[in-house]
Amino acid sequence: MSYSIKEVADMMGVSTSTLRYYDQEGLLPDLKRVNGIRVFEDKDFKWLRVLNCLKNTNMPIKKIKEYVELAKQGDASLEERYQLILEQKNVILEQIKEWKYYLKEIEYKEWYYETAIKAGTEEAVKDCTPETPTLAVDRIPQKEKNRKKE
Amino acid sequence: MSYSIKEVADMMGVSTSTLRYYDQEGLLPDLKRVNGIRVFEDKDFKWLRVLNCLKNTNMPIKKIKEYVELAKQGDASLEERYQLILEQKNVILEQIKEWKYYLKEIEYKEWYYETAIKAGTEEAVKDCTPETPTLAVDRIPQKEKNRKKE
DNA sequence: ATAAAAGTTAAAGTGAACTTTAAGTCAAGT
DNA sequence: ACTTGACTTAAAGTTCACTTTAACTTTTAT
Repeated sequence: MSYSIKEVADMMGVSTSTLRYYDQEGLLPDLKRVNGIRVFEDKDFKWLRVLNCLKNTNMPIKKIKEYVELAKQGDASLEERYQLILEQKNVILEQIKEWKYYLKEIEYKEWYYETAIKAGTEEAVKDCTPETPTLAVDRIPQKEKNRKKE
Repeated sequence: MSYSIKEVADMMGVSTSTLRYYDQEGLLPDLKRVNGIRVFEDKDFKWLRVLNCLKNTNMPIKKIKEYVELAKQGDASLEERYQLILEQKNVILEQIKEWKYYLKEIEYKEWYYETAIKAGTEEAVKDCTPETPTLAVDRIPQKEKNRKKE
């Protein structure tokens, strides 16, 4: 089976211009063309699925491109590609950890407002603190990307 | 205790210019000034912690600003603020679900490369598919933000 | 045969979240 | 008193990931 750019865009939940942009950036290797028109085939979906995963877990376009280039080199780059995947797995694990922490934070806020609404005023909870003490700013987990030397 | 912008920046893992930018955007309400110089006090850290949570869970600056404005209105906005927090809790829950899905995907890739490296060639795994079949593109979870009518 | 719909490109534009620059003020140490 | 370093502002610049535009070609439907 073969698919038009519009069909693939709809399947992936992106716009056609986004797919053309990805193609331009070298993120759609070996894409078939008929009279200059892009034709997606079943084999392409295998990669689109990986692309979707990397993209939605914050891997920059440039790094995805690097991965594509490695893949083009064949078996010689297996180890490098493996390392890149391991790195990304770690990114994902760290993210999940972080989001779980923020879930706790927001659940405290949820409790805070429930209590305040019941009481009719924020005064009732104003001096409360989350279980992990509020003032311990150094306990706020910091994203790698945020850390700065300056 | 009071803290300089640099001290706070270091504690939060951001640059001083980022904090000034947040201030400019109205994200640091009631910030004390001495001779025009920003002075952070303990009470500010309570808010900085919430700010940190909202910011790192993808809430746009503009929406955080709305939250700040609601808070300024006092008890009258309790219900609205509660709803905003509930919405954000959902954002977080959805994100965790999504990232857990991508963890499975990447773990398949991890297995894929481990197998290929052992065999010395990708040929050995080329025709394998993850447990959830590769070609079922419609099973790829799509972020709200990605969905388009076009 | 023809009109409309969908495809193409290169290039310019957008929006979010900062970051940098330039010109200046304030505070601390020698 | 003076230099150094941290602070201030407004405004311009940057980066990323698209999105839009304009001019054009190809495909599809009537």
